[in-house]
Amino acid sequence: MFEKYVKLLREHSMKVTPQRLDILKYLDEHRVHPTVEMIYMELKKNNPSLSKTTVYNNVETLEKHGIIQSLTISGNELRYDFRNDMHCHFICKRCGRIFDIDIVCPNIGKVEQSGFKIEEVHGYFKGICRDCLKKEEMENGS
Amino acid sequence: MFEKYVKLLREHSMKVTPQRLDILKYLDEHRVHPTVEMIYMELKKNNPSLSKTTVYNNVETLEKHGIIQSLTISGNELRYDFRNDMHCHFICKRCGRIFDIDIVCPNIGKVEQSGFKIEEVHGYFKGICRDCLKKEEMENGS
DNA sequence: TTTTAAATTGTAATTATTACAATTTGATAC
DNA sequence: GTATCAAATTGTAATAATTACAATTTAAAA
Ligand SMILES: [Mn+2]
Ligand SMILES: [Mn+2]
Ligand SMILES: [Zn+2]
Ligand SMILES: [Zn+2]
Repeated sequence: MFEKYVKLLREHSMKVTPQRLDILKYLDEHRVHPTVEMIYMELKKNNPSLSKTTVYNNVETLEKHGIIQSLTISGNELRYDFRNDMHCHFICKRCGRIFDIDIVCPNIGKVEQSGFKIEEVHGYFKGICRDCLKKEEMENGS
Repeated sequence: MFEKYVKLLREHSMKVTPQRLDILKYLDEHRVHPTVEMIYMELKKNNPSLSKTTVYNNVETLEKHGIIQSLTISGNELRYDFRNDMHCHFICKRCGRIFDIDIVCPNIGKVEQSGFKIEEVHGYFKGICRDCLKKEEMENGS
């Protein structure tokens, strides 16, 4: 069940703790880019003694080791992503859902040529998602 | 002095208030993508009765009217940009400065074809800026 | 000049995040 | 297996950004 995550932590010479495994498994199985609050609330159900500080500590450490990444797309809270490869995101202003967009930025080279050392690239699109557009059509009857 | 901003507000049929003019002028003349705190602290010097809530209200309203835009690049606070055209940003992890990057995303069409209605595009690069790289070189002597 | 909706102000509440000290625990060495 | 210890976990308190709200003031239209 957890072998995959044990392996992942060992590869980064991180201590294997039940809390860490829970968090990793949760992020892996819930690719909606959850907040700390969401992770905490969900995992608390099966481990009532879990501390929110532990969730904060762990997502921070996991990100520092490059295992997961954080998104600043929403502005008022960080979202976490089990995927650590470069990809873009779309956030729907109606329903708030965040979608993966699998495109790569073709401009990285250009930016680096102007003297910046790039360590992270984030592409955020904001607008209305398919479902919400359809829902709108239904209501308007256009 | 303020005619430019008066015109801007009138064009959007927004009331012209001294606070609004101050905020617009400040953002126009300080293209470092300031926070609400920065705007507030600076403008308070010449108008001690200014309320931080007024700054929050106004940047929100100005953004709603498309006059300015907000950036979620830093994760823990919104930054404001007098420029409202589409461009990208680079944030330096050392000095925290935010630079404009004048490139346009060539993938917007592709994303829209997959059914999303795009209203905003944000490209955020994170890393080390020229100055901080140079400073590092000096210290290391590499 | 009068009127009124919108803007401003100040304070309180909320939310996300960080600080920190006490306790527990995973991993290593014996 | 047991001792050891740095690292992780926990709970509480503090901080920081943002929002809510009610009272007051004001820009702009009549
Ligand atoms: Mn993603
Ligand atoms: Mn900018
Ligand atoms: Zn939606
Ligand atoms: Zn720098």
